[in-house]
Amino acid sequence: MSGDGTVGKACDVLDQVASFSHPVRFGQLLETSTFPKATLYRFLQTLVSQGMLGYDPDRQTYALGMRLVRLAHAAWTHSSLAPIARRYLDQLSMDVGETVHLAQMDSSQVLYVDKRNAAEPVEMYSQAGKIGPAYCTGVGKAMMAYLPEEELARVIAQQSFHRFTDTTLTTSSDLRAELEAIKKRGYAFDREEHEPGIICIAMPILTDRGRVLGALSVTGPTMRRTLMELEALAPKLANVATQISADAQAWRFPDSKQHTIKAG
Amino acid sequence: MSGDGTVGKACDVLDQVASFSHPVRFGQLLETSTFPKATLYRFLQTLVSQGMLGYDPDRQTYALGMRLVRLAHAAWTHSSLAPIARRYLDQLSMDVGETVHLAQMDSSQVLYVDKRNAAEPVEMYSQAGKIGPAYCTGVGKAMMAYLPEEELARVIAQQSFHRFTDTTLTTSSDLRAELEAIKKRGYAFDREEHEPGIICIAMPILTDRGRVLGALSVTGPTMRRTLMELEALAPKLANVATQISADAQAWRFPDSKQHTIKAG
DNA sequence: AAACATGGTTTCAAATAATGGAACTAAAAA
DNA sequence: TTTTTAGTTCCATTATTTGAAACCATGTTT
Repeated sequence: MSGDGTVGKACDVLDQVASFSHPVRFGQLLETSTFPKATLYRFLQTLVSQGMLGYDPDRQTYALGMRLVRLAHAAWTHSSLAPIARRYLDQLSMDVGETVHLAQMDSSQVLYVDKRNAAEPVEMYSQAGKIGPAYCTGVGKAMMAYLPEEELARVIAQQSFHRFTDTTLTTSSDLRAELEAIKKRGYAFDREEHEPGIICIAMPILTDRGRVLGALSVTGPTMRRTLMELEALAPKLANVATQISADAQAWRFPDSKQHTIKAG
Repeated sequence: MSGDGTVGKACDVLDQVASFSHPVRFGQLLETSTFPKATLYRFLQTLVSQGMLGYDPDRQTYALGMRLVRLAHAAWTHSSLAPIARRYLDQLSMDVGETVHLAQMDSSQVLYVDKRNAAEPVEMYSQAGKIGPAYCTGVGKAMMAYLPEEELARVIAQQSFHRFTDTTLTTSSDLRAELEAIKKRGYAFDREEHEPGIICIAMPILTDRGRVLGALSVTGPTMRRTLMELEALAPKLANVATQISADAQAWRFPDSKQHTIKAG
């Protein structure tokens, strides 16, 4: 995969364990691993000892560790947009009565960091942390449209371009054209590109300098909503995005720059 | 701190970043770090490149990365007790009308993996992933009581024994005595040891072989509940704990192609 | 403008840790 | 029992990490 030295390899092992949807035995990992037996074994030992993995001695299985949950809690609390955006999402979902998503980029995928579901008041933790493809979701395209070229190239190269529906964009040139259109328009649509019957409008969340922070979207079923109806929400979404961005940029250093005492 | 090689050190850096409650600059990390400048710098580079940390180029700050959230989602979904225990917790919280916690051990601390709040129906993700001390919480003591001696010694050695209230246990011998009592009784109390006015009853969740999986608790304010009232819930809690344990042990290999002769 | 900080980044030989083939052990199957 | 499979340990070789010091870029003082 990536490969920055030992740490990168250890991260690969974590991903590999995560790729199974249940606790795994050493042998199963070995089968799919590029590492030789002893090396993989040592990584597992280390990661277990660090709490990044858990080990069930009864069943001799490895699983992702609770230390990750702890770290992720911190990550979510003070480095995702979720806590900042919270009240705005509440408001927005009340207003529009449809599902609202808040997403950020995670390498080349979309990571949903928060969500408001129309039906149930608030859903489970399991929602935050879910990932999705970038090239065929509203939030994904909204964010990609504003990435600097260098990064965009990297991201596009990582897309699978799997055809989910007959409107899915399946080539990088189609996607690039779409991103241009999005940049002109200021926001993105999902025209049933990921799931049939599901459309959405997505608004990027940008810093003053135009850097991508995340995106938010309103999703609806085609049965209940048209693309035009969703587009009518654009000004409202833009407004929310601006507010979130402003808060995010103000939020950072409540303790103004205190001068450090020099000790030499 | 810990120190299994390079990976351990990288994990330390993650913890260090997490220890700040906002994005941090290189200099601030360096001040509190044991690593020399260049070493710390390289770790940060690597971790950012891996998505375990995020870097804000505008403000030149580091924060925990979204990859952690993604991994934690997987961890929570298929290696914590939370998805298994979900419906039982729902039921239990309806029954008793007080706050219910589900916790597991994370190194020497208590990690709350799920929660039902009496007031609000379901709370946010931000609740799952919170940590607490082991020596002065009901769930912490319930789990410790059933740890094998070797591990228990390690865990006890890590406790701070900070006095939060005048009932807090502040020595390891007091704690050990309490753990003995818990083992006899089968469940634990928190007698306002962590917060004044807050009491709880906690039940360990054990495998058939007696290994600790986690613990669950019912918490109440002394204004509204007495310890006796909570103790009356013990049979109900024991029952829930047994069910969760059974599910957890059955759950594991739905797809086991290897036909095992003996269960476990 | 020049000199000086401050905060961040790069270099490179020495020190250290990771590597992985092979040998080993435990437990299950024949 | 013997054989097979799965997991664990060893250790000489190899590759990576280390960190003092030099460097650079930006902002601040004289």
